[in-house]
Amino acid sequence: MSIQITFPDGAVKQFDGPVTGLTIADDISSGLRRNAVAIEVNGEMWDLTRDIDTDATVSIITRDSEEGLEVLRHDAAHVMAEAVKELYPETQVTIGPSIENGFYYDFAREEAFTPDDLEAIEARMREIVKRNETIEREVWDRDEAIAYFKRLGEIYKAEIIADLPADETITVYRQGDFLDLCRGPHLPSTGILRDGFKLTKLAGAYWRGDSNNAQLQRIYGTAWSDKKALKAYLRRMEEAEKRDHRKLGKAMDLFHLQDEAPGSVFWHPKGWAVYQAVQQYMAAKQYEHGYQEIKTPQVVDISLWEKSGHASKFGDDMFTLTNDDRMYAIKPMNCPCHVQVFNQGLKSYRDLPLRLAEFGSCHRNEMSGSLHGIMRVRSFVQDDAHIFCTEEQIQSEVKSFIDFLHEVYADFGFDEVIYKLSTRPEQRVGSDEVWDRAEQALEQALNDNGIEWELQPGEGAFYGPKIEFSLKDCIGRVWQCGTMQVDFSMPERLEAEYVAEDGSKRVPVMLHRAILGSIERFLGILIEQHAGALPAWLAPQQVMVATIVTDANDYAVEVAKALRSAGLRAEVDLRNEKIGYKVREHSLQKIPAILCIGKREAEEGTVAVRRFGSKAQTVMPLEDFIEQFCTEVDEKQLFDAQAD
RNA sequence: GCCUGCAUAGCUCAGUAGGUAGAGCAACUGACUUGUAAUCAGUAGGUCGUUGGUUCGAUUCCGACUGCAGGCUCCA
Repeated sequence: MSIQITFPDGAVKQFDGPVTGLTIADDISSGLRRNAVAIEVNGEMWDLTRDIDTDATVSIITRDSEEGLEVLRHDAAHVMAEAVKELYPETQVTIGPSIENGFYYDFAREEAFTPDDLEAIEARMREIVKRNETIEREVWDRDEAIAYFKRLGEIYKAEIIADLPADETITVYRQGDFLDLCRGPHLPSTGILRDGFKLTKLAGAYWRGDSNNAQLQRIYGTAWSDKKALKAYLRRMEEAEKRDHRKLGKAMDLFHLQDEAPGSVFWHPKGWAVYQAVQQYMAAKQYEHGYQEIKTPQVVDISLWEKSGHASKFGDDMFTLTNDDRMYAIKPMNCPCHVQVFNQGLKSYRDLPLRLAEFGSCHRNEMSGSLHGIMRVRSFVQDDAHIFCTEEQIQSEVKSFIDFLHEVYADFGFDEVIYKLSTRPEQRVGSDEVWDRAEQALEQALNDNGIEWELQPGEGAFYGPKIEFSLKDCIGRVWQCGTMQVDFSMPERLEAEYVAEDGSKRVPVMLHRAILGSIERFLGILIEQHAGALPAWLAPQQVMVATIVTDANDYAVEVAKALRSAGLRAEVDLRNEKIGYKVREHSLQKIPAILCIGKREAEEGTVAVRRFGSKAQTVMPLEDFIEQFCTEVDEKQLFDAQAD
């Protein structure tokens, strides 16, 4: 029997009888065989050692490709599980997938793993790699598999098998004495994993991600095609840590957090300057896009939250206070208050869409474990707005919102945005036809903007579908910033209505939307994105005037005054220090422009300009500098060179 | 909230195998009048997160609490 193998480039080759990926790779080149980790057979990932016994289109997966790395990482997880079982036989294994940059495995064990254990496990992993154990795929009978794992005391594994769809083939991979349920594919042997892996951290994780279940111990690791790639990754992480907003926030004296106010930010003068710059920018942008800014109360009677449904839904997450036998809540969100503003006076269809915006200060009693710097806090300000409109207006409103959002993100220097569309959950309000229309409107708006987006079926809110807009931080964590949610429920609950063309009263649709999300979080991301070196229009201090000799003090003060009159955030440094010292300090503070003032400048009415990220100095008349720098600020220019 | 770890001077960190602690930078004082990433000398600065316990004695060992870090869960 002859087998016909088709390659990605269309080439075809005949083999006599069944053939394995290993043979095919070897047949092409020994280099390919060395780097092969799996084979794609008719679009399915297969082990290299599995016989291909029908004609097939194949593609060899190499260790440095995205798919190849996934195989390596998955194998690393298995090798780790084997190492753990050898060292701590009483441990139960559960699941261990490959993830971005690495892998993890969840273990059930009475005793907690220690950081020392991690080292021991890693050492044992290297041994297993050295042993180069053959990895074999076996197809098992379901009941037999369940019985086998139960016998071993691996109740979690047995549970997983029992829950697999009935038509799924149960495959088990064997390496040495270790057996694990797995769909595969895997490497032909453990030696192929080589040494590009490292265990990184220990964490708790709930069985099946549900906090009602038992808590397991998760060990995270990272794995790469070789040691060099691993080192490069570790170095990247180190670099990323340097731009952590918490570190930079302290080093640049932007803000602080302290025990007495967990999850609430103390903004320092410089941090507040950036905060203000961002907020004022947004205010102007919103006005330009047809929004009207409002301000609503911080403390509102609990009855409104009961009516809106937040009291039951948010519950413990709300801060409440009681005064004169009356119970209030500090607002966790702004929407019900915005409806109150809408409800004042009679609204006509002619008033729609009505866009109400607020820099709403919200408080949520988040679980202590979820707080993170200024990115995840208990007290934050949303660039919140609610658009009251008709169903027909949803699509155009969403489309123009996306355009608005892109303008804003681009001004801040973000070009990579992650889009997710969340559709109807099982529990919901509103008819299917209304959901159909709303989901289509969102989808259409995304497509109209030529956006690649991800669908999250069933992830929508009970009151309507939504789009989430996320940005990545410096170590690749994704933070949701923007949001666009359709709401069919709240306007009705809170009795919002307008008079339609035919004189009847109708309930408007409400769109909840934010671009920055929370100003606190956005600033955190912004600081990391720019490694603290904020572009001129956002920098807390835009210009520093530094004197070289005390004789230049009067002129320096004059220069600073002129800069401030031009609307710039300028400070003057008259300290009795050498200019080298001043330049160093202000460069570390990442101030966009340092103006050095000596005797010459004072006499000539010039300034010696030193821009951040450059060692060059340019002497120019003060007026020229002001004009040039103001243009840069007005145009919101971003730095060309990304400074470290 | 749960799991693991951490908490020492304003900052970054060292240290004490249980006998109340040290460096660099910053601060303060003085000298120096300086030309583009650290001028020199001196001074001062700490209930070693809070709180119980063990001990003759705890910053160090054990427990609780608070906060922080990384995860889980949740989410702007």
